[in-house]
Amino acid sequence: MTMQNPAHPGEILRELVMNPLQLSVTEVSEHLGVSRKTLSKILNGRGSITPEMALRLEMAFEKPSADHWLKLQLAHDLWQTRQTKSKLSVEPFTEIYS
Amino acid sequence: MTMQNPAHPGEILRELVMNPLQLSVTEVSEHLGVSRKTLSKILNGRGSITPEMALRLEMAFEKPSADHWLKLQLAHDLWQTRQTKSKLSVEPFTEIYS
DNA sequence: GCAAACGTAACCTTATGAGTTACACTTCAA
DNA sequence: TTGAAGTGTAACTCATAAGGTTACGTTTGC
Repeated sequence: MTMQNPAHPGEILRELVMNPLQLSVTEVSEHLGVSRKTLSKILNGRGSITPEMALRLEMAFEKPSADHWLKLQLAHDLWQTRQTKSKLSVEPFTEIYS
Repeated sequence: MTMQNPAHPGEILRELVMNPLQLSVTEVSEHLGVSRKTLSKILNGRGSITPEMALRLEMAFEKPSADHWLKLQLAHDLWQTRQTKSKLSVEPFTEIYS
């Protein structure tokens, strides 16, 4: 309803942050203080932006706030969950009172 | 900077949803299709609103969207992380280019 | 006093983030 | 053309945490 398949945060990180500054994965991972694998997973959509990682990104790049990084992750997670768990079968509570 | 100690989502769930409708923990947990423990933990601030739980709440109460529930959780988590991990020591990347 | 509701401890399963190490592939420069 | 650097990723380990079931003690209301 609200949106179609929001890009995962790693895509934004690569395209809007690392590419413009011409930063390598190795370079950034070392700077952030995380393993190369951790960054790589995020960049390729197989890792999540955790609160701590959001903080690290905020400290390193200032620009997108930690809050913003996490909202990007949230949008992606919620989208995935809506696709997967569409048959949760929870009845509206309000219906009982209407 | 942005806010002081955001209430955990369970507080909102209890005060703004369950109390007004006079719903019990048992009642709601059964309706949502989760265990009483899972709901109780969230209500008492020792459990998190996961994407799936956010969807269940949205389906049951309609009013606060899943997205909103998750943003409440996010604000709480980020706040906690800022308190705990304040000494992450990540240098600004931009500084290098300024 | 009794029954219902509640918080929670104990225990188990599953999932995931993060790290290290290692390997294969690609690109680029000496 | 050979070698170094960067990259993606598999394998393994550790820690955390969500969710479930069961059970127990406490609180509350009829």
